[in-house]
Amino acid sequence: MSKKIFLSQIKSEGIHMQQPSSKNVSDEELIALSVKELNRMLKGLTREEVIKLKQRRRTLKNRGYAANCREKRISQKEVLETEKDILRNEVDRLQRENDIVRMELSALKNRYDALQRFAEANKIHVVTAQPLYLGNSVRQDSPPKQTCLPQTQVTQHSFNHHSFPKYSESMHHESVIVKQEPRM
Amino acid sequence: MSKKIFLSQIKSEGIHMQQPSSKNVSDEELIALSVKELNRMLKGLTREEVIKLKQRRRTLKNRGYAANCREKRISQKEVLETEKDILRNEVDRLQRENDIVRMELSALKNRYDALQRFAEANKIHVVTAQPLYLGNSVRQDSPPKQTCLPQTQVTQHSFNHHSFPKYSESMHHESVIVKQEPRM
DNA sequence: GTGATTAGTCAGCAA
DNA sequence: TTGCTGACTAATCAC
Repeated sequence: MSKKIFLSQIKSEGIHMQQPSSKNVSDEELIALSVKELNRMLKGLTREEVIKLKQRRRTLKNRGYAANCREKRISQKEVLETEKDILRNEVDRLQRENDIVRMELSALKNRYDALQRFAEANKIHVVTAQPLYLGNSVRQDSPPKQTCLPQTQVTQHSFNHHSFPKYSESMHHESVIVKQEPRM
Repeated sequence: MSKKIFLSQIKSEGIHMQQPSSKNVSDEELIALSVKELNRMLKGLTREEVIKLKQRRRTLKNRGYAANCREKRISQKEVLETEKDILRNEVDRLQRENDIVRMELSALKNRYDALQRFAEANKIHVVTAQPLYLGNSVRQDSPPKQTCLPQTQVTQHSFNHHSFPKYSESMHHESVIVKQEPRM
């Protein structure tokens, strides 16, 4: 993309080119000069000329500052968008991960329930251990709630009187409904 | 925030105020005029005056456009930041949710394993049923996902030889680690 | 012609 | 003095 030339630039460059009063210093040279070098160059010039030259230097510097400022603005915007993209990917990743774990939980729960029903049907005694909080996290849009990690405790009472840890859903305000009975 | 007054504005307003050549129209009036109204007002003016007035109108309009452009730039940046915040919150929420589900899965796995070990210790036969991939029947109001719902099959082989469905974790690419052994 | 955008300029603030 | 930024102007573009 070629640099566009505006009237203001033609003025700024052209007029100063035609005015050798400021020793024919080019814009690039003038901008690159240090203060000491500038003062050395200013020897033997009118106060008017000194002021003019210093003002031109200031204007040239400002031009660069403005360009710098715009570039910064653009890059900041790009940074924001990049961060947004990263977060969006993270959300997608977590959602997929969540789905997988929920499916595993649901599958395991089905099997667990089947075992329980089987135990009941065959009069295998199942005692209630510490409550296992299952909450409502099977659903994807459920808000996160409290959780606890109870330990499974298995106690065997006698030889022909088996005891199983029991998953008790009666202590949950949201009951879990198993639709399908296993075929016997 | 009060509007700052720069030299350029003083020029722009002041000079035109002192020049009744353009019929003393204020900036606001000139900007609000439609083209037809403007042309009506331009009757009986020199071509020079007409051009000057039209240029002033254009400049005033441009001033508004520039302000509009800056405002838009700012609001776009705010939108980006807001979206970023929303995504960040979503990531946090999903991570918490994920932790909870993992803990539930781990806890249930503990109980399931305990049952299995108990069954083995008491010579209760456990057969592997049809593979159970996805269980979406845990919640009654769970949305319908995949149509295929493999059944858990429990078969009793004999009176003192019970059969249990077996949970096989080999079909999951993410293995669950059970940390704690249940006390027997 | 209207509106938006870019580069340059200046005023003003801050370090 | 230097650098940055808001606001303004002019140029340019798209419609």
